[in-house]
Amino acid sequence: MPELPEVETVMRGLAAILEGQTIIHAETRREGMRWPFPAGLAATLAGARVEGFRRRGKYMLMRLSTGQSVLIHLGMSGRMVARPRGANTPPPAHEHLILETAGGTHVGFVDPRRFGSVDLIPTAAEDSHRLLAGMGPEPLEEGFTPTILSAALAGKQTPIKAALLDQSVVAGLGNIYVCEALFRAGISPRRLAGTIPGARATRLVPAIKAVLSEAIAAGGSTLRDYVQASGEIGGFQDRFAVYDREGEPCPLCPNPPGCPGITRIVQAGRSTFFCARIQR
DNA sequence: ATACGCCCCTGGTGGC
DNA sequence: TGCCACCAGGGGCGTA
Repeated sequence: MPELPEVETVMRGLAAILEGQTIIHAETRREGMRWPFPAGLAATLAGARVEGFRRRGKYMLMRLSTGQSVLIHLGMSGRMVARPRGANTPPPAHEHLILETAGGTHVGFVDPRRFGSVDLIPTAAEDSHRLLAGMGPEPLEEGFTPTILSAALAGKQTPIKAALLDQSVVAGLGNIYVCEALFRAGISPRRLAGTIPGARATRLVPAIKAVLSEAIAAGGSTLRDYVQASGEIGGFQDRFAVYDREGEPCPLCPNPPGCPGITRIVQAGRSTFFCARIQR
């Protein structure tokens, strides 16, 4: 589920709740999720103060006063939700990790499918973690330019759709925002990545930046599982041009005779949505 | 090095 | 109503 805008939104919510707070209790409710939880996770969290947060691609990093950082990935169905401690509600199903702060807040990591993950790493070595080391540029930073993207795509024989899902090309894009960015840039998802460098990359980079920025401003996109740390759903799902809109008219060329509207195809086992008239 | 399946897991939905 | 096949915001890993 969560792509860059959703992770950013969750992270901002957690930061508002947890920054400066001391964790007084932590508990794991199973051995792990995607991988086993790191040894001593709960013991490390208990007593630590939360110093701050950052995001790298679809990962969140929660910096602790112990000199360690908690690396969190939400997978497909992960959510991190805060509620007052002792709230008179039963714990939600699939809550695998919980934190409680001295200030009386309870934060749970809920993930039915368990594709999410948690690791504990030295803060000074965050970026050399095996899951972060090979990651491409942050798309919303200035360093993500048409020149950089062109270099990353040059010579690639894979469709641009698949190339943009590759986190080593650019960090944080997933199925929704790749579809939306390619639509905005007027580029067919089937086009080989190696044909993008140059003018098409010059259109694609601002399209990626714009769609991600707008989605963050809307609080992300909620299809099923995703909620913000506050429990609110996102708002960007109402603004999709193509994603999950098979058969609907394209917003840029509504109802021309014989136009099938938004088309769905399967690439690398995943749905792609696009307008075959506009995207070439 | 690059590209492509397979697999991890649960839950919701739509068809029969 | 019930059962079942299919699909879902991800991505690591093994294999060609």
